[in-house]
Amino acid sequence: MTLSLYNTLNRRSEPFAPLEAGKVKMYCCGITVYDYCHLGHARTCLSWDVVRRYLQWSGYAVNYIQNFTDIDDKILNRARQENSSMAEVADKYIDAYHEDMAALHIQPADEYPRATHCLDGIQKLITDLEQKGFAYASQGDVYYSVRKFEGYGKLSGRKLEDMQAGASGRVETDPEADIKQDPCDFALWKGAKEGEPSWRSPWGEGRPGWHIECSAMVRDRLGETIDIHVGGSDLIFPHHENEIAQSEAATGQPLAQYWMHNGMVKVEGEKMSKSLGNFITIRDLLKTYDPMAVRLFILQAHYTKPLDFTDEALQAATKGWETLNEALLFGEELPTQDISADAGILQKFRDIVDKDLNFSGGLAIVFELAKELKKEKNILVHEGKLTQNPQILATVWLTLKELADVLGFVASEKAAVADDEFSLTAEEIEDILRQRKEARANKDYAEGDRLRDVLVEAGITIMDRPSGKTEWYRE
RNA sequence: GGUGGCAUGGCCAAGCGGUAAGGCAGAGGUCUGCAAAACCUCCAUCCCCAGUUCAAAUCUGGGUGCCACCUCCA
Repeated sequence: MTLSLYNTLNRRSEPFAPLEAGKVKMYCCGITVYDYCHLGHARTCLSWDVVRRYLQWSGYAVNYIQNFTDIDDKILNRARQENSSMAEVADKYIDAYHEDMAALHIQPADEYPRATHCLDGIQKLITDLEQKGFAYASQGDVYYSVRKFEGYGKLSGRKLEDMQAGASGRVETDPEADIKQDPCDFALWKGAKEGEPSWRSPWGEGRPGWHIECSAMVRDRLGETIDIHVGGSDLIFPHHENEIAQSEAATGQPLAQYWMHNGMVKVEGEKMSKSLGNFITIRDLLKTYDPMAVRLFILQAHYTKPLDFTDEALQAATKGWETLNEALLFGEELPTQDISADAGILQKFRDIVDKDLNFSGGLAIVFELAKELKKEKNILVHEGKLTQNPQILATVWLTLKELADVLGFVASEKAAVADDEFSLTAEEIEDILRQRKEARANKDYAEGDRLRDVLVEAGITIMDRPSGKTEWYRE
């Protein structure tokens, strides 16, 4: 079995073979930094994080580049609102981005190029396109002439004619309509407007268009052709289509061998959008849910399919994560010297996941391992013994640990909660439990149950062990 | 109008020609004075219709219903 990947370019799954043996050049279209990251970004970043980990686990050295778009109208608008500058707004949300990604345990990219730091490469690319006849200047702007590029539409499967026919009204109301030769042409460079940041260029003061930065960055950091180009499926058209047009017209080489796109996120059945008011940021989400539960939730569905964030689903994922977490923690008590993971099971996992990154299928194996460990742990806690040889369990654990690492799961101890956050202190609880024990010894169950209810109301759960000991914990 | 995708148990979701993974929830049982926790067991023939095949959730044709994209988008 070899890895196969669904390639948007050809609309089918294809065996993966990198350009250079053992190495993968990967580029992910990042974010425009004008606000906090939301669920959609979480899904995109998390999906490709795991793909990257899986490629690494499969023996590839992955060079992973992700950009920040830090020149954009939305950033300028935000700067006006906040009485700030474009650079300040960008810096603020880039910092926030790194915080959010760290919280989700996403590996940092090898590099995060920013549009404002790539002006030379951008201008060079535009110049190349101009010289080759794919670009034209018009009233201070520079546009890409889509009809000059033969393969235009090959990624998104569109024809220029089809797009014009009944397209949305935006084409007609396009303010640039009369300065473009064709309504489908897009800006490579925009002439400066009063009061906006701008850069010097052969076409006068101005700033780059949206699509050109990615073409320039890929060329600068990774070369003319890369292995895998990823991003949200909403970027297929026009963003990635335009990237292809720009890069391939300039270099004459394919921009990427494999184009991969993750599905969109919905919230309670509706598309997430600011106008619907169901726009949820990562930081808000993580106030309620464990980042690992979010990771599990996202990995439970295939990366290409739409994913609906509902409280019910997140709660289910939280429970599932608790099982995984317990199993991962339990293993740390097992003897692992001279023991290694079960190669057969690892291979089984690989066989499943190799088919277009079927992580949800692979999770079935992870859970089989986790449940076995969790069960043993509980038997140990409740009965004080193991039913299996610790060495066998250590093998199970090492296997689980390896797969959990591939998927980016990190176990965490339940956070200790300070006494003063609760109405009852540990001492008071122990005291009530002593009274309850006495009442039960006297067969005064009504009083025993009353005391238990007192604790339950204070958020304390108690467990009477067969040994006669009573354990408790706070909800 | 154009292009693409999806439809599997109460919910989420794998499977892509060989007789339905996994998670969550639920039911019964063991244990317990009762609980809690834990452990054991159980729980679907895959939107509809018609084909192809020894064999179809998986292929073909036709329906129905959702969804996304068509220059703001991860």
